[in-house]
Amino acid sequence: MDLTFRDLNVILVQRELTDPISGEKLINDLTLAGNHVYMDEQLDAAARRVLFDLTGLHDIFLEQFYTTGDPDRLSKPMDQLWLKSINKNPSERVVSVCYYSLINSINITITKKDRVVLWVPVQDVKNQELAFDHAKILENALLALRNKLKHEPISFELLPEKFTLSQLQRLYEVVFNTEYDKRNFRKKINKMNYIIKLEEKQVGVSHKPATYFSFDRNIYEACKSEILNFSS
Amino acid sequence: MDLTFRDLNVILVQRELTDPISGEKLINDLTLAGNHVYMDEQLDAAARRVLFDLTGLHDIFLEQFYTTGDPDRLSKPMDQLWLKSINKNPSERVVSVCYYSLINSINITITKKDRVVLWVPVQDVKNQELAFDHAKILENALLALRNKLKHEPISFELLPEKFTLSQLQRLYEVVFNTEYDKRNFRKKINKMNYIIKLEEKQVGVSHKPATYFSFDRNIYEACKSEILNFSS
DNA sequence: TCAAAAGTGTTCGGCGTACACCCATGA
DNA sequence: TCATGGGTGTACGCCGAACACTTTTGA
Repeated sequence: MDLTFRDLNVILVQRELTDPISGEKLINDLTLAGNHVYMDEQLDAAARRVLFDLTGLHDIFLEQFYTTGDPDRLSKPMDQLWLKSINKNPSERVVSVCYYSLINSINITITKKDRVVLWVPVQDVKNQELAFDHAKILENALLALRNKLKHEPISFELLPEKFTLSQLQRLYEVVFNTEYDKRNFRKKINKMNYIIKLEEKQVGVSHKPATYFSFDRNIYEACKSEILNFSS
Repeated sequence: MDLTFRDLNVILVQRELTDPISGEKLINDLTLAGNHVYMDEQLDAAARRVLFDLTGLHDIFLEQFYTTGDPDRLSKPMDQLWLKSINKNPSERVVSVCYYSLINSINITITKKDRVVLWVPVQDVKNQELAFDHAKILENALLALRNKLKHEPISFELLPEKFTLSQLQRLYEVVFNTEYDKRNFRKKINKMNYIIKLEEKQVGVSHKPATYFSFDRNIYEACKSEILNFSS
C-alpha cells in the first residue's frame, strides 16, 4: 500500500479475458498481487519476490496477517473461467498466506509482465469487483494495518526519509479515516524522542516552509525494549 | 490454553519413540496439538476438529494467529527420526496454519488415541523441548493472545459462567504475567456495563464470600458496535 | 479468635481534547 | 497583499496509579 497526497492506495492487477472469437470481454476486473510459493522457498521470501517483481524494491516492510483457505474460494463462475483460461486446474485447492507491505510510491514504477497494474485508493476499491475472496483479504489487511499502526510507528515506511509533521498527520488521518487536531497531534509527536527535528526546511513552497523531521530507528528500538522490560 | 488456579496452561502431546531392539528411548519430548487439513475442509474446521478430538467440545473460541512454512522446519534430526517412525515423508514440505483456543479446563478430560496429552503451565514449557518449531509457535500464540486480550474480553472463555472479580483479576495477571491493584482493577471493571453483578455469593469458603459476576455478550456486542460507529 | 480473602475511597499527576490566532513564503 | 499551510499554549476532565483498613466467613 502506498500514500499519495490524501489517499491510501493499494496495488491491483487487472484481469482481462477476451473471447478470441467474438472479441467480447468476458472478464474485466481486478486482483491483489500474488503468486505461488516455490517448493523450497520461505513464505516471507515468496511475498518479497512478488513485491520485487512488481516494484524492483528489496528490503520492504512486510507483515503476514491472515491465511485464507476456504475450499470454495475459487468457485465463482468468473474465477473458474479465468483459471481455465490460464491453464490452472480450477478444482485445485489454494491456500493463500497473505502479507501486506507499505511502500512510499514516489519514484516507484510498478510493472507486471503482460498485465496492467495500478494504484487504487482503498476507499474506491469497494466499488469495483475484486476477484476470488480478495475483497475480504483487503478488508483484513486494512484492519491489521490499523491495528499495527496503533502500536508501532510503521508509518515511516510510507514516508520519505525526511518528512513534515503535516505529512505524518495526514498519513494517520488517511489510514484511520479520521481527523486530528494539529496542536494535539504535534504534542503527542513531541513526546516521541525517536522523531528527530532536522535543521532543514522545505524550500520553494508558497507558504511558511515546514521543518523536516526524520525517524530514528535506533532510538525507537531502545525505548521500545525499555517498555518491554518494565512490563515483563 | 486453560487457566487453572494460578497458571495459564497449554495442551501438549507427548512424543515418544523407543528403539524396538535396545529399548532405548530415542525421543521423549512434546508437541503442540495439530493435524492435517482434509482436502475439502475449511481451515477453521480442521482446527475445531483437532480440538474436538482432544476435548469433546464444540463451539470453542478459536483464533488464527500465524502461519509458518519454513522449508527447514522439519529438519532437526529428532524430527526427521520421528517422521520416519510414523511413516511420513520426512522431506515433505509442511505449512502450518496456527490457531489458539481458550478453554476453561474444569470438568474437561483431554485424551488422544495412543498418545499422552497433558496441561502444562506455559511458563514451565521453555524448560522442556518442544518438537519442530513449536516453541516459536507457542511464543507467537502468547503474543497474539495478549494482544487480543488487551482489546477484547475474550477472558470469559477461560472462566466459568459465574466468576468472582478475584478470578477475573487473577486471569489477567497470569496472562500478562504481572500484578494489579485490587481497587483499581475493580474500578475499571465497574465501568464495563457488560459485566453483571449477580445476587449469588460464594458458599462454603472460609473467608468473606465473594459476589459472583457474569459476562453479558449482548451488552458487550452493543457497546462494541457503538464504539465502532463513532470512530468510523 | 484467627486466618484468609472480599470489599471499599481519595489523592495526584499525566494525558487526551477542545479551541484561535499569528507567521513565513511565493505568486 | 493575498492565499496557503506552518506553527504555537491553555484549561479542563478523565483515567491510571499509589495506597490501608474493615468485613465476613469457616475452622
